[in-house]
Amino acid sequence: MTVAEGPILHADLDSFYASVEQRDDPALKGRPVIVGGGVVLAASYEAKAYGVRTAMGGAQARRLCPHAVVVPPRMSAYSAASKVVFDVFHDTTPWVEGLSIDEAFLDVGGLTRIGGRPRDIAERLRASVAERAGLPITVGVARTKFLAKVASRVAKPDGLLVVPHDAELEFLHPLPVGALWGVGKVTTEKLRARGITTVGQLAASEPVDLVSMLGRAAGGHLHDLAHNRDPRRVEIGRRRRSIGAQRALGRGRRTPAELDVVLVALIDRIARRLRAARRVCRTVTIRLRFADFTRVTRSHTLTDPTAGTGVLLAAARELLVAALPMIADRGLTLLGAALSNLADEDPFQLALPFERQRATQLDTALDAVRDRFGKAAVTRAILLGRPDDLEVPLLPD
DNA sequence: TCTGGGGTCCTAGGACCC
DNA sequence: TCTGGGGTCCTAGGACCC
Repeated sequence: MTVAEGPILHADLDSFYASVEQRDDPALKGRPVIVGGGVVLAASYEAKAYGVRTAMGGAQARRLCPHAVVVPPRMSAYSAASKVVFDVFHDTTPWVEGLSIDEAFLDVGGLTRIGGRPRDIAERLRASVAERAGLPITVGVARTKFLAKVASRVAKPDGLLVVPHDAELEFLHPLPVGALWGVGKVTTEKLRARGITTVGQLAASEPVDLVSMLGRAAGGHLHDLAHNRDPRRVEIGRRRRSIGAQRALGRGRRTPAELDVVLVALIDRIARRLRAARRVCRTVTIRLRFADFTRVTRSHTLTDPTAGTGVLLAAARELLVAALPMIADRGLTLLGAALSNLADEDPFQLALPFERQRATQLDTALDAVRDRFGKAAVTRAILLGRPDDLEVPLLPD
């Protein structure tokens, strides 16, 4: 991991998915657009004007804005658009730390002599993204990471805000605590109960009180942020720490065999992604969500790192079987799986462990089946074929 | 109103080791 | 019979983010 130092840009695409849809379909320009059905994945600013928000239930969103155009997500289009935008970032500076598909920190410290003031660099960045990707982007500029992020949030949409060195606290202190990165609903409520609603009041409170209220890390961190003390630099080369997938199941009851089919598909998907990234993992986690929206996780850590579907599936199945009584009681509405404790694959070990090799052969065979007969056939092949790798019994009916 | 699909980081307890 | 201090790893849960 490498860090740089200097003025920091936080670049954040506006209503990213919805903007891509409006870009690609001129008929959607200027109209309220909602991406996603069950819940809102993204809403255009025209839809946000009616109170539609990300993560809102689809029914509520349509009630608030009945004339909105609802479109299904096109993830591959968003990935492609993101790549173009990140190319613009990398053409601006080598110090790019991606935060998600649609936002990044850029350190322009080394550039100010050749690139001009940070404001000029940011303006050019916005113009390049508009020209090359056809998308609106907001940029916040400040001395620290978190302040740059706050600035971009305040400047949205399609804006630019530079926080000058000598006006940092003036800018920060009147803001509500929720403007701070990492302060969500729960923390806002805890603070409000103590009469703290603005960043200025947070800055004026005693660190010990905040620590006892919010925990060691969060309490100290928030107090620092309120004083704009944020030593974190822009880091490049950060690696992903987990890979996961999940599937909502609705409210209908599922038999264990049906759950097993879902689990097979999830593990197959994430194991494939793991291998594509040339990494291995040691910990398998399954995630369950129930009808009342409570959640539990169950995890298991293997002795040896692996990327083999068979080994991972066996571990996940054991976890799921152990959780079946709970599922029967509470009604499962979501099943998820995640791989963590990631490490780089060691190519010299690939051929060594017997099980791992078998798993790889199995994957090759399943790839061929998938190519010819489609995804569903693979699931059936695993269930019917019971290769020796998968000695864990299928779930009872 | 009824809630998707991806992630990150922190806390806390217990097992185990020296 | 009563007994320390420190460390690592695993598991589970929770808050938060986009």
